[in-house]
Amino acid sequence: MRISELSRRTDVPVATIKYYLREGLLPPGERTSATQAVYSEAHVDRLELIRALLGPARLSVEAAGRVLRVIDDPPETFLDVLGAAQTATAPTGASGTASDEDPDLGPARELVAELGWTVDPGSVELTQLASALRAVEAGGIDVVDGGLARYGRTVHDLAQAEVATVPTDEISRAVRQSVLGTVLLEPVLLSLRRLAQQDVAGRLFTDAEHPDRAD
Amino acid sequence: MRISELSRRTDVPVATIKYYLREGLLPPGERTSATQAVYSEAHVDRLELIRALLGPARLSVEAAGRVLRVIDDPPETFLDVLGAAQTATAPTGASGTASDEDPDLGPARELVAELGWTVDPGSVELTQLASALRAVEAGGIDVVDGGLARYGRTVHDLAQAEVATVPTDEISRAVRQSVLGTVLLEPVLLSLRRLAQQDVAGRLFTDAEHPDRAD
DNA sequence: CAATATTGGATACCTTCACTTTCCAATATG
DNA sequence: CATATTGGAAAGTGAAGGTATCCAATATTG
Repeated sequence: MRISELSRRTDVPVATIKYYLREGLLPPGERTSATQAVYSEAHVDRLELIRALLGPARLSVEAAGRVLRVIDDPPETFLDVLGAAQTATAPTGASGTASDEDPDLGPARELVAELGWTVDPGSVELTQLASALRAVEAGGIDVVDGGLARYGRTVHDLAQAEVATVPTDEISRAVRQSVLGTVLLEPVLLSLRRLAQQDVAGRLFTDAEHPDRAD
Repeated sequence: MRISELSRRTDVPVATIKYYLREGLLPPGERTSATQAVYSEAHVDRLELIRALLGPARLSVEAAGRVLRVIDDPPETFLDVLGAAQTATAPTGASGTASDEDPDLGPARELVAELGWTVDPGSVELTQLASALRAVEAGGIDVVDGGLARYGRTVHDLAQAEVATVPTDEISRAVRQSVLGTVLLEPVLLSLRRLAQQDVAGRLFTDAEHPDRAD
């Protein structure tokens, strides 16, 4: 198919497709002449993936590019798979909006230690956790006794369920599952959490206090 | 204190403070003359909260405004607390980046039904879940048998732990905990998840396949 | 085969967001 | 009194993510 059909099929404007081509997110079509190229089903899939990354997963174009590059060109060993997945999907630089330079890693390290986890002590994620904890503190929120550790243990269950889905036979599939799982399940997780909150809160108020209302 | 000291205390540029004042995120200081106002400790706290919302929690200025307004002006009943929290913190409109109009709510509804949750059938969260699920599909990721339901059940535990921290005595505190918990714990959750993945993956490869490396 | 439509590619432009800068006149402060 | 600071308004900035415009080289159609 040609670009206009690719556009129709995916509902992405031609100009935008050209933009993604320029940015290297979408591989070029197969040239048939100086002014023509044909695109395949693979391009349709790729484009849908790109939109998934830029939309729900909220990645920047740059981060999406990193993700796609890792998938296209997987690391050598299984040991590197998760690392590659995480560095590829780590939030762009230190920016975004108002954030700060170097949060105190102490609380984050302590929490991880309390949970007994083995993590890369220099990973971005630890810094993220640190500034997230600082934000919680700034909000003056209760996280009740041992709450964060409990939180952590539950999250560990999630991680286990996820890592279990990573195929161990072929590295390219492992990378794909790992990388895309890392980013694409984030919005699933967040929306499920909110829906679960609705359920929990609903039970609380309909069961106990107001047995008259359900909505 | 005056604006310059507020700026020094919080590490936020004066111009930015003025901007937040203009946007209504930060309440004005107490005027002492036509060209002077004094700011209190409350302003320091508020400013830190604002930065927490704009930074780690990744809210837009507009969304942060909504959040702060709910806190300042809480709903009447406990029944409305979570709803207020969720609508205040729902991602801005349908925008952000490339997203689509109306995903098929079917799969999302089915999942929620399978989990036996009672949720608002018209809530934004359901739409979010739907498009998140579509994104997962676009990525062609495995979510293995009953995986999503298991995922959901685990997330429900989290939600329970969170909702349990909401005080039931005073509504203003309930709202604050609820609203801020919703947004400020998101980055905690996401970074913990990634750290947990590191731990799980690490155990997998050091215990089973390569008992020689620990890194 | 001539007339019209499409394409790849380059370049310029646009919009939103979150700030920053610049000005100014009215005070504070030394 | 001289200098510094402030609140407030308004314009400017830089990054991000696209869009729009052109153009010459084909394709397609009648």
